[in-house]
Amino acid sequence: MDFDVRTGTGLRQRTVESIGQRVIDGTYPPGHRFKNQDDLSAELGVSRTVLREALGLLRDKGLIESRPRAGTAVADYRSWNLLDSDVLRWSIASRSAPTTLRHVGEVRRIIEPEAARLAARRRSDQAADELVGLQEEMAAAVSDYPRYIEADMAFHDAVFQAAANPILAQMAEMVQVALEGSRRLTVYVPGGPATTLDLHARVAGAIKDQDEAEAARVMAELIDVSVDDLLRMLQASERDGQTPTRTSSQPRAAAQR
Amino acid sequence: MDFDVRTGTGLRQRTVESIGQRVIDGTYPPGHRFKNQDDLSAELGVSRTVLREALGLLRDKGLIESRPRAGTAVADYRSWNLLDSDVLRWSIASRSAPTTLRHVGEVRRIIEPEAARLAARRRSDQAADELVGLQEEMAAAVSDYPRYIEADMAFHDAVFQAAANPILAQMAEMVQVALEGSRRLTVYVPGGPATTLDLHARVAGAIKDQDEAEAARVMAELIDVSVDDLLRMLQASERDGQTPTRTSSQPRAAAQR
DNA sequence: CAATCATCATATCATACGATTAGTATGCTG
DNA sequence: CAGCATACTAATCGTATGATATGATGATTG
Repeated sequence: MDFDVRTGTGLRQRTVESIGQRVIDGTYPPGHRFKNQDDLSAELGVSRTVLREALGLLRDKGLIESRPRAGTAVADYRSWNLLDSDVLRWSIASRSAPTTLRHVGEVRRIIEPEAARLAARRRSDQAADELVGLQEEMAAAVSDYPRYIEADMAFHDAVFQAAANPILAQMAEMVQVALEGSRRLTVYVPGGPATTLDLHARVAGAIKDQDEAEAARVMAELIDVSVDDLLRMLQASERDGQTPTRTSSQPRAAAQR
Repeated sequence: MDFDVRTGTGLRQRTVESIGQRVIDGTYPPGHRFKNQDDLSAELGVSRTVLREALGLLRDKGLIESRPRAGTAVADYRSWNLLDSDVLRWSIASRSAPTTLRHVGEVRRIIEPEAARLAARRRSDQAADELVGLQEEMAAAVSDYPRYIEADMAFHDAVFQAAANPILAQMAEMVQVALEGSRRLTVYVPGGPATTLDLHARVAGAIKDQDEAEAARVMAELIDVSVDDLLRMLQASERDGQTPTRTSSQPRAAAQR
């Protein structure tokens, strides 16, 4: 009578998605007590086995807590593991996307310039070439939004990888999720990304030249511009009241081509 | 004939620990194929249900992959989710602890000064007082290593919380795990921590005074000193060849008591 | 008021069946 | 005969279900 997750691939994963989304978007607010596993699995149309494995994952992500007799309840917001890719993705897909993306932007502003600095210090020749190539790919794909974003994601990922710190590198995933989520939330503005193309090129160049200070400085500027742009686009989307589709849109003030 | 996890609290969690540890420490190297779930559950002495729930968690942490017919295998190192608290803890408990702690130190050096800067900008009066109080607790506990570390952990956590960015705040957990792990790996040197006590006090003061630049500057120095100290202690432990116990030890060059 | 116990929900177990795919066998083709 | 595409099979994970064990909560009772 509520919803049904029997579609797509991977019953457990879909159950995790189904419940996780609803926790994040507030359908099940912190403190909410789920019905017992027998009833809940029946409602979801999955077996207890699947439900239990899903709940186990959600608990590991800090979204829920469960104890015998007490049942399963949505955990306090502070225990949510916002670094988890799924949790972050759900958060960016929820109503709180602007806030979440602002927080991610703040973290990116802290991390990525220093990642670029380390990359400039430690990059292999191969990594330097890859960065230059990815920037060129971005330039080539400037009129193909999904492909552009994909190259953008790959570029930032490559910077993290070049920094040669595996823990730092894991944070690339957070950036990936944020960029992918941003793409889904915003409409494409032809020529819009052009402003950051040059900055990307300068980051790649600084890393190739092993100019640590320059790499950090330009990456900081790049993040500033990107996050500002994103938040502006989100505001615009909210004004229009439209949930943006992936279609193109009216070009505004054409930037510098 | 191998091992048995039937002791302690929470069979699934213990199964996760048992397998996760062994993956991280290389007992099961990347590419290793586990036997099928029937045999593996029998070997572990748990039901297949429990084993499957444990494997599900480990897969979510990026440690393993499993597909029908192909079985379950240890995933490539690059897909390990090093930001996961469990994975990080296992890594610090493994032979690669020095490397891991060096990487964590590098990330802390990037993040914590900026967290302190944000904390200075946004701290509530209550948070400022808490920080000062925690520093005093550290000073009072300087001769009680576990209590000292606990206060240290609480101090750094409070800085993250005061920074008022929930995603950044999640990274406090990484610091907690690193500090707790460090405590287990090092022997206590009376008076050793004294050098950083003053730095902690100055960080708390700068945040209280809302002096952003000073907070960031001193926190950077604090991390530098702490990480250097830690790595030196680890080297010393390795030289001694002893797995350090939590007992006290021979005081070396008594610091500035 | 404290100790005890009934109850309920999760935790664990055992078993059966279904879905998927790696690996092998087979047959076709150049 | 070698090479490659294809079909098949069986091993393994995936899912489902009923039963039992364990632990926590709150009511009951002396």
